[in-house]
Amino acid sequence: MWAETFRWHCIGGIRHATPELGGEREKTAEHPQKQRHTRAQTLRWEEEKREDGVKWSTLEHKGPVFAPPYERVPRNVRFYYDGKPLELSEETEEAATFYAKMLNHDYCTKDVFNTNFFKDFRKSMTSKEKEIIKDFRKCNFQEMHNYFQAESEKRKAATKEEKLAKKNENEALVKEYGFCMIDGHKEKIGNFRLEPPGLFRGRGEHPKMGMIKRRIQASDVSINCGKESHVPSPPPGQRWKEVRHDNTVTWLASWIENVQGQVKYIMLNPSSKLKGEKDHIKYETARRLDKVIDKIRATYRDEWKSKEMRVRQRAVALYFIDKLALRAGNEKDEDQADTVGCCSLRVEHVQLHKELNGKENVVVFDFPGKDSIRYYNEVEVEKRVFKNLELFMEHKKDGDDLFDRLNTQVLNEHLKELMDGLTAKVFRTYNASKTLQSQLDLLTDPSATVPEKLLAYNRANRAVAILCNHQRSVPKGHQKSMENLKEKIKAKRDAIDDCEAEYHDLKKAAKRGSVKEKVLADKKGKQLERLKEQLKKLELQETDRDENKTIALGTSKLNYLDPRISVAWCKKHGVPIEKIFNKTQRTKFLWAVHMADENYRF
DNA sequence: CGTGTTACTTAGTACGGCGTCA
DNA sequence: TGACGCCGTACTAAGTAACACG
Repeated sequence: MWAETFRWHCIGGIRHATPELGGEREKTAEHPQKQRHTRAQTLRWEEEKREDGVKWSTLEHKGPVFAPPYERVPRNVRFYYDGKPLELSEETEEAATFYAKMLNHDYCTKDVFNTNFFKDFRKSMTSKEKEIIKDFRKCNFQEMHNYFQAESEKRKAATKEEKLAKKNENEALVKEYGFCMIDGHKEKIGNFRLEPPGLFRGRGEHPKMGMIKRRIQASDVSINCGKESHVPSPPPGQRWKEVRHDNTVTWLASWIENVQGQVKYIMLNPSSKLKGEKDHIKYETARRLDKVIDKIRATYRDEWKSKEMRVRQRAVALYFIDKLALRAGNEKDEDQADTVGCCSLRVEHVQLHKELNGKENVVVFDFPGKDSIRYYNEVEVEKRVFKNLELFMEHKKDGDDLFDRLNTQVLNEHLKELMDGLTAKVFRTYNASKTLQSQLDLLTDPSATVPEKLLAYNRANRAVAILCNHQRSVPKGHQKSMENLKEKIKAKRDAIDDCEAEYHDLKKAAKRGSVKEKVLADKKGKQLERLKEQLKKLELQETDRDENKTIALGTSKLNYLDPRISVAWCKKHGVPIEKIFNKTQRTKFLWAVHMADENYRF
């Protein structure tokens, strides 16, 4: 399947958008039919015969970029303890700067954050410093904070030349470390820099927020590369933790982060073939689900009546996952923020109402989901589901699991039996893409203008974002920007009124026969048309922006919507793809741009 | 079997650059 | 020409899910 897509990269006219990545590819573009036996094709074919789980044959890269070493603040920038300046050792000072940089952030108002920070701050101190610095409330980071603020201002106020020099420097770094060679192709790396030290910023009520994230040394880093490849050099005098040659994984480097003890990875950019293939497979799996979804739905509805509790619970949970696009809900540890998904819902997260706002059998969901984003939804459910929920909640109290006979492993094992490759998250992909397709069908008027079609597209996209609960905080200055827009619209309307009046006068004059005035009237008419078009565009923008204020469209576009649906829609309705996908998205979805024609259906 | 480990996808936010508009 | 606001991008946390291990 992928070989077919990949050939598109070479086909006439559509030159690869990123030549620096594809320079070595075949250039015989004129006769796609004759390409069958080019070298690139043969290689690709061989690559596809790989053993199970093998992801690449050759991999070479220059290793990750380390965070810049700590630079001490000038001597006149001081830390104060108990009202008096106190000189700090280098390590302690660095820790202090982490906090100083965040001084005006919300995090610094939280006890957990401050307590965790202070505990780690003290760990970084010399025994002498420990003797003195015992009370967080006596610490004063203000001068340091001011210093960093001033530095940031300085950076902003730098001259064009200085900024350009910096930009060039960064580009050189990207050029050297930002790419790797994998199976003979140059590919962009996603994150080639190691995470710099700083304070851990967990989301929601995270028990570890404020802890210090240690600086990463070469001796913390594992390198993964091809057996025959040149091993990246560690910084002078240092050694990597380990060098391996594991071609069953896609990461280039990894290390263990100290706050949560998780492994972090350096991986490829989404534009890479490896990621693209995986993405393609994801949507193909979702499309396979479409073929069996009716049967699956019939089955789980049937199982609402099962005499086995675990089957009933599984069936109700699956119904939620399907209907509401809930996440699976893996169990979490105590030392993480308390968030839940479907399988981990607890009694306090749902309320049952025989009747609510004119609807019957209403379940009110209210729980913190991924990233502690609130999920709130009043849902009318089938009576049988309602009855089952009453049963599941019998004799339970807050804190008890709603689905006590279910977890994600059990659920996914069941799903695997229903369809090869089916897991809970496939439903989210499936329902998101399905919704986009059907909403586009519903909302697109083929005779509409491009701006109108774009509003339709955004509305379809929005329907998905709402389904998946992709939220954002109202952007700073949203209200003001709306007011500005309204102002503009008013100005435009006034301009139209004026123009209209002039147009009428000119038309009258033209009727009296003067050729010159006739031309003028024509011109005015055209101007009027243009103004009206501009007004329409502004009004559409107004609607779009307001409807969008708390909804994030990007996440679904990037992760849930089969890009071929959007590509096909653009081709079918004469909308330039750039109106829908920005440059990054176009590179990520290059495969889809080439693969889908206007007739593609999800 | 249940628990930890590993690898990979999905997520919101911070920030800087750039275009726009007065 | 400078302020302003928006967008793209970088960043990294937080999910999912498979698998290893004992």
